[in-house]
Amino acid sequence: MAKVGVRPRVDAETSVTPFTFSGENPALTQRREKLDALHARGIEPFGGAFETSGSIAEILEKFKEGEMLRAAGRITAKRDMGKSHFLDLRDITERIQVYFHEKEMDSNAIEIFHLLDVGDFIGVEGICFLTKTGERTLRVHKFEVLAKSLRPLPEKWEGLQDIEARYRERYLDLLTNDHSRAIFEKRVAIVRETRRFFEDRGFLEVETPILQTIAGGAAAEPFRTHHKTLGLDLYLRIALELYLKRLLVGGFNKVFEINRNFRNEGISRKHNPEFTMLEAYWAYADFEKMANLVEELICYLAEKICGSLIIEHRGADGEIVRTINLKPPWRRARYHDVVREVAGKDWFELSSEQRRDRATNEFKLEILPQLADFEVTHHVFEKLVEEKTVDPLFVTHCPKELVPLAKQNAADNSLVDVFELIINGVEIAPGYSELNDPLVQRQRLLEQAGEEKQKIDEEFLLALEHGMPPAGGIGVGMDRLTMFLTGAESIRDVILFPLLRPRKP
RNA sequence: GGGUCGGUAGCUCAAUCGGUAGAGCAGCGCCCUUUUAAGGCGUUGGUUCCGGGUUCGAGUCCCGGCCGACCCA
Repeated sequence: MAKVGVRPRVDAETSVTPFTFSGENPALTQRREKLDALHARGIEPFGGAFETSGSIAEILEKFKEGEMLRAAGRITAKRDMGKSHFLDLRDITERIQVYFHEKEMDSNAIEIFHLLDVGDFIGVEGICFLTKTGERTLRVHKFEVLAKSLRPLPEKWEGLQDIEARYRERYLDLLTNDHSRAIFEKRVAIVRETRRFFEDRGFLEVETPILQTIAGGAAAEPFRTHHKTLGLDLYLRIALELYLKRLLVGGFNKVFEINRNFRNEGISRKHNPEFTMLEAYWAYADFEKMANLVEELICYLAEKICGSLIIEHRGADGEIVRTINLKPPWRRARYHDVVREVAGKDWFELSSEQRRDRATNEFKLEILPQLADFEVTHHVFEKLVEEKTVDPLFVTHCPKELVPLAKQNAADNSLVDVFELIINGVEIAPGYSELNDPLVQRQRLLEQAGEEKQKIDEEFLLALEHGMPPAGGIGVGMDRLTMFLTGAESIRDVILFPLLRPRKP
């Protein structure tokens, strides 16, 4: 019988222990010693290219008893039984068992095999066979060390539990927690399918500047930065809007962008300083058409990603904690009507004092004295409507004070033609009939800027003055969308590397 | 920014009233020729987040700080 061989690397270096690691302990030292032992045997522990028969999932598909196949992956488990050794090899797609038998190995290969640890990457060539229990397994006759792992992986059964470590060392979370990996695979699919959805409808995907001299398009605190050569203070964008609208002026009638926005504001379960936004603009449409579009989009995504329009969120124990029903048509209701439903039919007839009194005493809300009347109402809306809404709800015709940049309603000037889509207690997507009157736009921006006239984006107004078609627009927070489609309770669970303070000063 | 809770071995977690810091996994050694969280026997491993204080004695109590989670603003 042919002996199991190990291919030494011609470029193997014979380096040894050039420095020590932080947090040195015996487990680390032993791995360093194994690394040196590999070097001493002429094996380069950090190898190069390795030809495989495909991903591990593909190998399992190709699996046929007696066939020779090549696989590469990370060792995630080792089961020794006398001179027989079973290893699990894993990649993102699947897990496959590989089998080493010392009787079939030469002494050099046996020595090198014993220098392998859980966590190392290896490449193997082997013959397909089925074990007693029928598991598809490769009987290895040749293997290569592709990368030595110098630190042990988290415990195999519980995985990485420490929340902070899961964010900081996300790679370990992804390696050990199937649930976390599944969330990010879904996130990838959500973004991909969103692109497909818009492309199928003739929208062009574009990329607009992140570095901006004026951060407009939303009311939010921007991050500041600086360009050296130009000697220019810059901001990271807080919204995509003002550049996408320039493209409407430029004749792109259906346009969208999916990319990062940055807001220098609080961090919470629902907020990360950088987050992914989808904005789409559609010439000659209005907010009603955009509502239809976003309803279609989210139903399409739910079918694709979750396979259903009924989304079930489960707790840690597997119990269903809430069910979101996405079956269209979704409810659409005017802002004033939903407020009346929760705050009383007479709410808008009350005096300012009566409203504050009701909000404080009946609804047990904290109302700061400096709030304007519309802000008191909006606080009631947030607490009693938004936070309690589970199934999708389009709230339409908001007061113009809330959304100063949208188009006014033709029949009632105090309202604007917008919707706010609420799902699972969170704002998921606002939609607008976009303001395309450059004079009204200038007036609104002036009011918004107040003393800070330098914050007015003249270049944007210049574009509008050349004529922008009437258009509908939407913005969708992709992180929040991912949250409710995956049941994640925190935005940090759907962002691979959420912002954290550095661990060491 | 405020409140509450948490930080113990590489990982997952214990440690009673303030009284010798412990287990499982991983690692290391031995046994085992088809295992499935393999098994058996043995064994290494600690700045108890950091800095002060109280005490004969602090993982535990007190004060300050760091990092995180949740809630509130």
